[in-house]
Amino acid sequence: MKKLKPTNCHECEQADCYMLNHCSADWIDFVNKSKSCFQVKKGEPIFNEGDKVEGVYFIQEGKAKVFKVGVNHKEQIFRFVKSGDILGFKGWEREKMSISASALENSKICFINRNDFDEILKNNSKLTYDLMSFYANELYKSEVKARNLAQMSVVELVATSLLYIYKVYGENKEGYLDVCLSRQELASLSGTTKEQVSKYLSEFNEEGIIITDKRAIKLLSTNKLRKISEKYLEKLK
Amino acid sequence: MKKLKPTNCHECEQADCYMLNHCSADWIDFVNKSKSCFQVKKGEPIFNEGDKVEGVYFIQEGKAKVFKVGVNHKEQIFRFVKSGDILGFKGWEREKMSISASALENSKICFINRNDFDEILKNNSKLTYDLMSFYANELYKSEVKARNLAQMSVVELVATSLLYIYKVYGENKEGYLDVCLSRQELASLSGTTKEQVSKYLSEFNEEGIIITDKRAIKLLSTNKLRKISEKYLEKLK
DNA sequence: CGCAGAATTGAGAAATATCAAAATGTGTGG
DNA sequence: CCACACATTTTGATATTTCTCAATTCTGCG
Repeated sequence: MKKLKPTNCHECEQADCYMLNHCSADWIDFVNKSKSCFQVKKGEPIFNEGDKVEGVYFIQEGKAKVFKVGVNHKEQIFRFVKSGDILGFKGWEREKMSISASALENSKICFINRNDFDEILKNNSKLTYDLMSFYANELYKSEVKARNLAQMSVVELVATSLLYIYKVYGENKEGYLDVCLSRQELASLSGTTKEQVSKYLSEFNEEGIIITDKRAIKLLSTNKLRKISEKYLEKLK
Repeated sequence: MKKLKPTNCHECEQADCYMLNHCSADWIDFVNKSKSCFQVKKGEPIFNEGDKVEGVYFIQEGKAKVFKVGVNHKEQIFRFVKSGDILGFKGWEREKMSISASALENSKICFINRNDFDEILKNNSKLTYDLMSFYANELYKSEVKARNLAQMSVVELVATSLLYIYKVYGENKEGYLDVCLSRQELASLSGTTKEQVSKYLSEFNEEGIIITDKRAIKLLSTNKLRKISEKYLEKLK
């Protein structure tokens, strides 16, 4: 994680930036003075579970995974983030970071320290309100995820993961999912093992639902995937 | 769900009430005029997944479970709530309730409609800030739960559930967990089946870790339970 | 007392994880 | 640009865990 000369927020072309979109203009000045910027190489950590809570992070440019470590160092991926997203903030109740994040590709990270961010929150009720809505919504997603992990079969989970990746990162010009993930990372997202992921990807491949080319994956039929992923909903009668 | 004559907030003896503890005094007047109160009998729903989002609920007195419905109508319990707790609010982004709640014992419920609650939020930045922290924290808990469901074995999950119930509801004068739950409800909390719960409770019973007496459960050794529940953490090396 | 739903228990079935071997892919230094 | 070493992926066989089913016993309630 190499320190960079901070970009000027007012000139930043990151249209989706959470702060730019939720702060009044005069407070962007404050952000601009306060923030620091970092360069993170693919695979490198942005922060780790257990680190002291220092502040809040934003993806200026790039992609990252947010995860927790569990049994046998097996990770559980909760969320993929992309340019403009906020990460690493869960209120100030806990002293230590409850999750880890690391870069999925070379990325630029903005950072605002704890005191400054709290100052911004206390003076931007709209931001606080929006963040409240954001977390309420993240909680909703997390609950859906928890139920899925508890009740879905492994095929359903793998199909759900592919659709999730598509939703977050979309596809590149060749039509492949626009992110490079190992089988292990797909497994960590799905809550299963890399071998199971490999088997079901092969199966989907044979059935013409996806095409795999090394780590690249092209979804040929999101409809069929959705059917697999929601198969369990039909069982509701 | 029978409508009741609303209690006067200023005279309410519910010391843990979320609103009383997070609103300025003059806005409690507003709450007092706005809210309605209901009586819910044990087992009855408070609201259901899919219902139109009408407002926010609080437990004035009693206990309830918050859950989602999944495969084969099997429920997944996320959270137990008690007197003073807020429930049923996840921001206004979705039109419909994303979860269900029903009473675990006869309870009194307070309700504030959507518009009024939003009015309160917009005028009580402290409440909004605290709610933001609350949801950030609930998200943290939900992530721990999701990881547990994905990675823990069934014994570990059952032990974890018992500790969770103890943490929320504590014990009655006889030392039993102060709530009455079916094996199915324990299973829905643990993400497994009623038969598995039954088997592991018998096992814990034989090992002297708990005593079961019909639906009543007394924890004899929270330490041993914690060891079982955190066994997987040791595997971290 | 008797009935209906809940809980217990054991046995068998199904799903998933683990292990291992072969194949494939990746990066590095010559 | 190639060759070698190392890591990842694939695939099949096996082991383990968990679920399902069914028979039996309990429990609560009219």
